[in-house]
Amino acid sequence: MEPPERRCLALVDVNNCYVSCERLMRPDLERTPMVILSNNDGVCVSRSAEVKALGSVPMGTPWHKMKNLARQHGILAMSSNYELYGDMSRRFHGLLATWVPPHCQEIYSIDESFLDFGGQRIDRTATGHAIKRQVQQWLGLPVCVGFGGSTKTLAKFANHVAKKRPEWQGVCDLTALSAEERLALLDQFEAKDVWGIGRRLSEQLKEHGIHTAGDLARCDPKRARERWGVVMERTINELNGVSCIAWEDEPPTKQQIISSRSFGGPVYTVDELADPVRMHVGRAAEKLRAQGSVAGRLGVFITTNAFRPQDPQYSPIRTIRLAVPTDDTATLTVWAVQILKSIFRPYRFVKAGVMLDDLRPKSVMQGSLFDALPSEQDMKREKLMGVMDKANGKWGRGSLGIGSAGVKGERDWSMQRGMLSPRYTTRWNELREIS
DNA sequence: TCTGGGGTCCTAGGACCC
DNA sequence: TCTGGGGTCCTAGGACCC
Repeated sequence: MEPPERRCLALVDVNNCYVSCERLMRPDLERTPMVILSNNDGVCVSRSAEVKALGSVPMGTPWHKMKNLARQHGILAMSSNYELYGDMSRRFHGLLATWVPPHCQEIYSIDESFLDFGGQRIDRTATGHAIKRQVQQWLGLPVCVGFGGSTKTLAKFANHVAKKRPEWQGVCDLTALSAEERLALLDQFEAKDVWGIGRRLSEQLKEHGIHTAGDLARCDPKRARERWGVVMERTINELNGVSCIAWEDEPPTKQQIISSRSFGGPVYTVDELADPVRMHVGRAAEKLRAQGSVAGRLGVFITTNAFRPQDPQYSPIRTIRLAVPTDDTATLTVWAVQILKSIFRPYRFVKAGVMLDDLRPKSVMQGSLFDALPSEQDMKREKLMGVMDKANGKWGRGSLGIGSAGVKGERDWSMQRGMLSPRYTTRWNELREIS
């Protein structure tokens, strides 16, 4: 085995991604305090700098709880427009790909990529600014760049510094610092600012006198493992430049596929629940086929509203093992409806979902001895699935489905998106007009 | 009245087998 | 009366991330 090449990892991400995407199409909103809401206009998932500056609207704030504040400060709320964000995301990651050799980009999320500049002789700070400038000029999106050196956790931290400290002007190169300087910088941030340290862990760390990211970096990883487990050990090592989190330039095939969504309004009957369950089976199976897998297990869940403690609560989930793993929407739909009927009781439901588990590559699927060869019916279904996936890709999700799964139109369970912007970049008839 | 959706990894405990 | 121990598989739940 050859020793791994030395890495120099950077993390590039879009500032206030969804808000920035909306402003692209509405430059007049550049200084308007605004938030983007989740599905069903439920909670706040992206905030503009003006809203963050208020300090009273944390990520995930329910929209109905901030309406007064919004009126008071003139905060504009918009429904999320994932077609727009997905399209801008593709352009963003595509542009970043041109900065590094093949296999040196890892797309980490809709608005973040790790780039590996190891082996390239570059002026990092200058390169960071050049990337920032180019993404701004070509796509109109503001980004920050953090160079962390050998580990992803340090790249994440560098990016965090670039975002939070204006004096770095959006680009932070930790590799230019000595070990002491780096620790001093880590000491200026809380442990919970470190990637992988959430609310619970940071509380526990505080009880042990570990307050800053620097405190955490100075912990003994072995002892931390005894107390908190292997994840904490890795985080501490990564903060000290010891790489423990693998590089994954190819998206790994998913081990689980979930499709679920809250309803626009409450649903009471099994017939009403069957519609969204069929739709979720369709969506999940489509994702399954897209990655060339079959599922060995299928689960269905329905939930009542946990935010109404005065209501009787009932949120069952049932999973079954499929005798023959499959990617066939019709087969999965039949089973899913069976499961739904078996768990249904009369309650006030607000959400339903479907889960595909125990995924494996279709190519190596082992049928039972006697159906090793696909039957004529199997072949017909394959063809039908292909036609369905193409149609849904072309005309939009839900154009074609099983039973009434895909019927568009307003139902109690359909999503609320009262403040949706047009699909400027992916629909000709919704293009932005310039007058 | 109104509180997102989709993932990952790890751990603990029970069932079962030899 | 004594009542093993290792391995595997499965499930549930906790914690984190965007």
